[in-house]
Amino acid sequence: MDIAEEKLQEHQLRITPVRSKILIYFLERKVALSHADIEQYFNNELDRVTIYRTLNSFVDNGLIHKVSDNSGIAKFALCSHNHIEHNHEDNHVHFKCLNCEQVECLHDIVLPKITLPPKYKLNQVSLLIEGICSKCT
Amino acid sequence: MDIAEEKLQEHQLRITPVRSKILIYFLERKVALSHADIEQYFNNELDRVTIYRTLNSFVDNGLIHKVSDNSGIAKFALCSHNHIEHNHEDNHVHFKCLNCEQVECLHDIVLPKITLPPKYKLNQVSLLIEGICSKCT
DNA sequence: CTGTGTGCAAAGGGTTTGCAAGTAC
DNA sequence: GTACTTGCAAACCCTTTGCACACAG
Repeated sequence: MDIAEEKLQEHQLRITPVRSKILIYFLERKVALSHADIEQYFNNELDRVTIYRTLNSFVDNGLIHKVSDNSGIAKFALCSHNHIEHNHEDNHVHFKCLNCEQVECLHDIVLPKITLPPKYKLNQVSLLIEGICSKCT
Repeated sequence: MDIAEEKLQEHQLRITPVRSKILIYFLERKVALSHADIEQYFNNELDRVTIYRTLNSFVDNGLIHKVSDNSGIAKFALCSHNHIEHNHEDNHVHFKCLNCEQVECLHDIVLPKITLPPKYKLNQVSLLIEGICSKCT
Protein backbone atom coordinates (compact mmCIF):
# COMPACT_ATOMS: atom_id res chain seq x y z
CA MET A 1 0.00 0.00 0.00
CA ASP A 2 1.61 3.24 -1.13
CA ILE A 3 1.44 6.58 0.59
CA ALA A 4 -1.58 7.76 -1.38
CA GLU A 5 -3.59 4.72 -0.43
CA GLU A 6 -2.56 5.13 3.18
CA LYS A 7 -3.70 8.73 3.17
CA LEU A 8 -7.03 7.80 1.61
CA GLN A 9 -7.59 5.17 4.25
CA GLU A 10 -6.59 7.57 7.03
CA HIS A 11 -9.27 9.94 5.83
CA GLN A 12 -11.88 7.20 5.52
CA LEU A 13 -12.08 7.32 1.77
CA ARG A 14 -12.38 4.20 -0.30
CA ILE A 15 -9.29 3.40 -2.27
CA THR A 16 -10.02 3.69 -5.98
CA PRO A 17 -7.75 4.20 -8.98
CA VAL A 18 -9.12 7.69 -9.70
CA ARG A 19 -8.60 8.90 -6.15
CA SER A 20 -5.12 7.46 -5.95
CA LYS A 21 -4.06 9.10 -9.18
CA ILE A 22 -5.38 12.51 -8.23
CA LEU A 23 -3.93 12.32 -4.74
CA ILE A 24 -0.53 11.30 -6.08
CA TYR A 25 -0.60 14.29 -8.38
CA PHE A 26 -1.26 16.57 -5.40
CA LEU A 27 1.58 14.96 -3.48
CA GLU A 28 3.95 15.50 -6.38
CA ARG A 29 3.04 19.05 -7.33
CA LYS A 30 2.77 20.53 -3.86
CA VAL A 31 1.10 23.71 -5.18
CA ALA A 32 -2.58 24.52 -5.27
CA LEU A 33 -4.32 22.85 -8.21
CA SER A 34 -7.48 23.78 -10.04
CA HIS A 35 -9.90 21.37 -11.62
CA ALA A 36 -8.53 22.40 -15.01
CA ASP A 37 -4.95 21.65 -13.94
CA ILE A 38 -5.92 18.12 -13.05
CA GLU A 39 -8.07 17.58 -16.11
CA GLN A 40 -5.29 18.74 -18.40
CA TYR A 41 -2.65 16.70 -16.66
CA PHE A 42 -4.64 13.51 -17.08
CA ASN A 43 -5.69 14.56 -20.52
CA ASN A 44 -9.05 12.80 -21.01
CA GLU A 45 -8.03 9.84 -18.97
CA LEU A 46 -10.33 11.00 -16.16
CA ASP A 47 -13.90 12.15 -16.46
CA ARG A 48 -14.52 15.84 -15.78
CA VAL A 49 -17.39 15.19 -13.40
CA THR A 50 -15.52 12.52 -11.52
CA ILE A 51 -12.71 14.99 -10.89
CA TYR A 52 -15.18 17.46 -9.40
CA ARG A 53 -16.64 14.80 -7.18
CA THR A 54 -13.26 13.54 -6.14
CA LEU A 55 -12.13 17.02 -5.16
CA ASN A 56 -15.29 17.51 -3.15
CA SER A 57 -14.86 14.22 -1.34
CA PHE A 58 -11.25 15.14 -0.54
CA VAL A 59 -12.39 18.48 0.89
CA ASP A 60 -15.19 16.86 2.87
CA ASN A 61 -12.78 14.40 4.43
CA GLY A 62 -10.10 16.91 5.23
CA LEU A 63 -7.50 15.76 2.74
CA ILE A 64 -7.33 19.03 0.83
CA HIS A 65 -8.73 22.50 1.35
CA LYS A 66 -10.15 25.07 -0.99
CA VAL A 67 -7.92 28.00 -1.77
CA SER A 68 -9.38 31.31 -2.81
CA ASP A 69 -7.04 33.27 -5.02
CA ASN A 70 -9.37 36.06 -6.14
CA SER A 71 -9.53 34.60 -9.62
CA GLY A 72 -12.97 33.14 -9.19
CA ILE A 73 -11.88 29.66 -10.09
CA ALA A 74 -11.44 27.20 -7.27
CA LYS A 75 -8.05 25.80 -6.38
CA PHE A 76 -7.20 23.14 -3.90
CA ALA A 77 -4.16 22.30 -1.83
CA LEU A 78 -3.19 19.45 0.46
CA CYS A 79 -3.84 20.03 4.10
CA SER A 80 -0.69 20.00 6.17
CA HIS A 81 -2.29 18.14 9.03
CA ASN A 82 -2.31 14.40 8.70
CA HIS A 83 -4.96 13.87 11.29
CA ILE A 84 -8.58 13.21 10.67
CA GLU A 85 -9.77 15.99 12.95
CA HIS A 86 -11.79 18.18 10.70
CA ASN A 87 -12.41 21.69 11.72
CA HIS A 88 -8.91 23.00 11.59
CA GLU A 89 -9.17 24.70 8.27
CA ASP A 90 -7.24 27.04 10.46
CA ASN A 91 -5.67 30.20 9.46
CA HIS A 92 -4.13 29.85 6.07
CA VAL A 93 -1.66 32.06 4.35
CA HIS A 94 -1.60 31.64 0.60
CA PHE A 95 0.74 33.19 -1.90
CA LYS A 96 -0.23 33.77 -5.49
CA CYS A 97 2.43 34.62 -8.05
CA LEU A 98 1.24 37.28 -10.45
CA ASN A 99 3.62 35.96 -13.07
CA CYS A 100 3.24 32.18 -13.14
CA GLU A 101 -0.17 32.28 -11.45
CA GLN A 102 0.75 29.47 -9.14
CA VAL A 103 -0.63 29.43 -5.65
CA GLU A 104 1.14 27.91 -2.72
CA CYS A 105 0.58 27.67 1.01
CA LEU A 106 3.06 29.54 3.14
CA HIS A 107 3.12 27.42 6.26
CA ASP A 108 5.94 29.31 7.88
CA ILE A 109 4.32 32.70 7.98
CA VAL A 110 2.65 33.33 11.27
CA LEU A 111 -0.69 34.99 11.07
CA PRO A 112 -0.79 38.09 13.22
CA LYS A 113 -3.41 38.35 15.92
CA ILE A 114 -6.47 40.23 14.75
CA THR A 115 -8.51 42.40 17.05
CA LEU A 116 -12.03 42.89 15.79
CA PRO A 117 -14.40 45.73 16.66
CA PRO A 118 -16.72 45.11 19.63
CA LYS A 119 -19.47 42.52 19.22
CA TYR A 120 -17.73 40.80 16.33
CA LYS A 121 -16.86 37.13 16.67
CA LEU A 122 -13.89 35.75 14.80
CA ASN A 123 -14.09 32.35 13.24
CA GLN A 124 -11.46 32.07 10.57
CA VAL A 125 -8.86 34.23 8.95
CA SER A 126 -7.46 33.84 5.47
CA LEU A 127 -4.65 35.87 4.12
CA LEU A 128 -3.83 36.02 0.45
CA ILE A 129 -0.57 37.57 -0.60
CA GLU A 130 -0.04 38.42 -4.24
CA GLY A 131 3.37 39.11 -5.68
CA ILE A 132 6.23 37.38 -7.43
CA CYS A 133 7.41 33.99 -6.28
CA SER A 134 10.99 32.83 -5.82
CA LYS A 135 11.07 31.02 -9.17
CA CYS A 136 9.92 34.07 -11.13
CA THR A 137 12.12 36.80 -9.69
CA MET B 1 -26.12 67.54 -9.24
CA ASP B 2 -26.38 65.04 -6.42
CA ILE B 3 -23.58 63.18 -4.72
CA ALA B 4 -23.80 60.17 -7.03
CA GLU B 5 -23.46 62.33 -10.11
CA GLU B 6 -20.55 64.17 -8.56
CA LYS B 7 -18.79 60.92 -7.82
CA LEU B 8 -19.35 59.67 -11.36
CA GLN B 9 -17.90 62.85 -12.75
CA GLU B 10 -14.94 62.71 -10.38
CA HIS B 11 -14.15 59.29 -11.71
CA GLN B 12 -14.58 60.34 -15.32
CA LEU B 13 -17.66 58.32 -15.91
CA ARG B 14 -20.55 59.65 -17.95
CA ILE B 15 -23.62 60.40 -15.92
CA THR B 16 -26.44 58.07 -16.89
CA PRO B 17 -29.59 56.97 -15.09
CA VAL B 18 -28.40 53.38 -14.70
CA ARG B 19 -25.06 54.39 -13.21
CA SER B 20 -26.63 56.87 -10.83
CA LYS B 21 -29.14 54.34 -9.57
CA ILE B 22 -26.55 51.66 -8.96
CA LEU B 23 -24.13 54.05 -7.32
CA ILE B 24 -26.82 55.44 -5.02
CA TYR B 25 -27.61 51.90 -3.97
CA PHE B 26 -23.97 51.35 -3.07
CA LEU B 27 -23.90 54.61 -1.12
CA GLU B 28 -26.99 53.59 0.82
CA ARG B 29 -26.15 49.99 1.58
CA LYS B 30 -22.50 50.45 2.52
CA VAL B 31 -21.85 46.70 2.42
CA ALA B 32 -20.35 44.68 -0.38
CA LEU B 33 -22.91 43.89 -3.07
CA SER B 34 -23.05 41.11 -5.61
CA HIS B 35 -24.48 41.36 -9.07
CA ALA B 36 -27.45 39.35 -7.84
CA ASP B 37 -28.07 41.75 -4.94
CA ILE B 38 -28.34 44.62 -7.37
CA GLU B 39 -30.42 42.74 -9.88
CA GLN B 40 -32.89 41.69 -7.22
CA TYR B 41 -33.09 45.12 -5.68
CA PHE B 42 -33.99 46.71 -9.00
CA ASN B 43 -36.18 43.76 -9.86
CA ASN B 44 -36.13 43.70 -13.65
CA GLU B 45 -35.86 47.44 -13.97
CA LEU B 46 -32.23 47.10 -15.03
CA ASP B 47 -30.81 44.75 -17.62
CA ARG B 48 -28.59 41.98 -16.28
CA VAL B 49 -25.84 42.63 -18.77
CA THR B 50 -25.90 46.35 -18.17
CA ILE B 51 -25.37 45.74 -14.47
CA TYR B 52 -22.30 43.63 -15.25
CA ARG B 53 -20.91 46.32 -17.50
CA THR B 54 -21.68 49.05 -15.01
CA LEU B 55 -19.88 47.20 -12.25
CA ASN B 56 -16.89 46.67 -14.50
CA SER B 57 -16.74 50.33 -15.45
CA PHE B 58 -16.93 51.29 -11.77
CA VAL B 59 -14.04 48.96 -10.98
CA ASP B 60 -12.00 50.23 -13.92
CA ASN B 61 -12.43 53.81 -12.79
CA GLY B 62 -11.70 53.18 -9.15
CA LEU B 63 -15.17 53.79 -7.79
CA ILE B 64 -15.60 50.33 -6.34
CA HIS B 65 -13.34 47.34 -5.81
CA LYS B 66 -13.88 43.65 -6.11
CA VAL B 67 -14.19 41.74 -2.89
CA SER B 68 -13.33 38.09 -2.69
CA ASP B 69 -15.25 36.30 0.01
CA ASN B 70 -14.35 32.69 -0.78
CA SER B 71 -17.84 32.07 -2.09
CA GLY B 72 -16.83 32.14 -5.73
CA ILE B 73 -19.28 34.85 -6.59
CA ALA B 74 -17.98 38.37 -7.03
CA LYS B 75 -18.93 41.12 -4.65
CA PHE B 76 -18.11 44.80 -4.87
CA ALA B 77 -17.71 47.57 -2.36
CA LEU B 78 -17.18 51.30 -2.59
CA CYS B 79 -13.60 52.43 -2.40
CA SER B 80 -12.92 54.63 0.58
CA HIS B 81 -10.62 56.94 -1.31
CA ASN B 82 -12.32 59.70 -3.18
CA HIS B 83 -9.39 60.46 -5.39
CA ILE B 84 -8.89 59.37 -8.91
CA GLU B 85 -5.50 57.84 -8.30
CA HIS B 86 -5.93 54.26 -9.29
CA ASN B 87 -3.53 51.78 -8.02
CA HIS B 88 -4.30 51.89 -4.37
CA GLU B 89 -6.44 48.84 -4.24
CA ASP B 90 -4.34 48.83 -1.15
CA ASN B 91 -4.49 46.33 1.53
CA HIS B 92 -8.05 45.60 2.33
CA VAL B 93 -9.49 43.86 5.29
CA HIS B 94 -12.89 42.35 4.66
CA PHE B 95 -15.24 40.75 7.10
CA LYS B 96 -17.77 38.14 6.10
CA CYS B 97 -20.54 37.20 8.48
CA LEU B 98 -21.19 33.47 8.46
CA ASN B 99 -24.75 34.08 9.55
CA CYS B 100 -26.14 36.88 7.38
CA GLU B 101 -23.48 36.38 4.68
CA GLN B 102 -22.88 40.10 4.40
CA VAL B 103 -19.43 41.34 3.63
CA GLU B 104 -18.10 44.66 4.80
CA CYS B 105 -14.78 46.48 4.67
CA LEU B 106 -13.07 46.99 7.99
CA HIS B 107 -11.22 50.20 7.40
CA ASP B 108 -10.02 50.56 10.95
CA ILE B 109 -8.11 47.33 11.17
CA VAL B 110 -4.48 47.82 10.39
CA LEU B 111 -2.93 45.18 8.26
CA PRO B 112 0.11 43.71 9.95
CA LYS B 113 3.42 43.86 8.18
CA ILE B 114 4.19 40.65 6.34
CA THR B 115 7.67 39.27 5.94
CA LEU B 116 7.96 36.93 3.00
CA PRO B 117 10.56 34.21 2.49
CA PRO B 118 13.70 35.25 0.56
CA LYS B 119 13.31 36.04 -3.15
CA TYR B 120 9.58 36.67 -2.84
CA LYS B 121 8.23 40.06 -3.85
CA LEU B 122 5.09 41.37 -2.24
CA ASN B 123 2.56 43.23 -4.29
CA GLN B 124 -0.74 43.15 -2.49
CA VAL B 125 -2.25 41.65 0.59
CA SER B 126 -5.87 40.80 1.19
CA LEU B 127 -7.22 39.61 4.45
CA LEU B 128 -10.60 37.99 4.80
CA ILE B 129 -12.01 37.45 8.24
CA GLU B 130 -15.00 35.19 8.68
CA GLY B 131 -17.12 35.18 11.78
CA ILE B 132 -20.25 36.73 13.21
CA CYS B 133 -20.95 40.42 12.73
CA SER B 134 -22.22 42.86 15.32
CA LYS B 135 -25.82 42.67 14.11
CA CYS B 136 -25.94 38.88 14.33
CA THR B 137 -24.39 38.25 17.73
C1' DC C 1 -22.07 64.90 -34.34
C1' DT C 2 -19.15 61.36 -32.09
C1' DG C 3 -18.18 58.21 -28.91
C1' DT C 4 -20.12 55.75 -25.20
C1' DG C 5 -23.97 53.28 -22.81
C1' DT C 6 -27.95 50.24 -23.09
C1' DG C 7 -30.81 46.16 -24.16
C1' DC C 8 -31.56 41.82 -26.20
C1' DA C 9 -29.97 37.38 -27.83
C1' DA C 10 -26.59 34.22 -27.77
C1' DA C 11 -22.43 32.05 -26.39
C1' DG C 12 -18.85 30.71 -23.02
C1' DG C 13 -16.76 28.65 -18.85
C1' DG C 14 -17.09 26.45 -14.44
C1' DT C 15 -19.80 23.42 -11.56
C1' DT C 16 -23.71 20.40 -10.18
C1' DT C 17 -27.40 16.82 -10.76
C1' DG C 18 -29.69 12.40 -12.37
C1' DC C 19 -29.30 7.94 -13.46
C1' DA C 20 -27.47 3.42 -14.88
C1' DA C 21 -23.55 0.52 -14.74
C1' DG C 22 -19.34 -0.74 -12.23
C1' DT C 23 -16.53 -1.52 -8.06
C1' DA C 24 -14.63 -1.48 -2.98
C1' DC C 25 -15.09 -3.76 1.03
C1' DG D 1 -24.62 -8.07 -1.17
C1' DT D 2 -24.65 -3.24 -0.12
C1' DA D 3 -23.20 1.12 -0.34
C1' DC D 4 -20.27 3.99 -2.67
C1' DT D 5 -17.90 5.49 -7.07
C1' DT D 6 -17.71 6.25 -11.95
C1' DG D 7 -19.13 7.91 -16.55
C1' DC D 8 -22.15 10.11 -19.65
C1' DA D 9 -25.73 13.48 -20.71
C1' DA D 10 -27.95 17.26 -19.42
C1' DA D 11 -28.89 21.08 -16.65
C1' DC D 12 -27.48 25.22 -13.99
C1' DC D 13 -25.35 29.09 -12.57
C1' DC D 14 -22.42 33.36 -13.45
C1' DT D 15 -20.26 36.18 -16.78
C1' DT D 16 -18.87 37.90 -21.38
C1' DT D 17 -19.52 39.04 -26.40
C1' DG D 18 -21.89 40.88 -30.64
C1' DC D 19 -24.71 43.96 -32.60
C1' DA D 20 -28.28 47.55 -33.33
C1' DC D 21 -30.30 51.40 -31.25
C1' DA D 22 -30.30 55.27 -27.83
C1' DC D 23 -28.13 58.85 -25.43
C1' DA D 24 -24.38 62.08 -23.01
C1' DG D 25 -21.34 65.56 -23.81
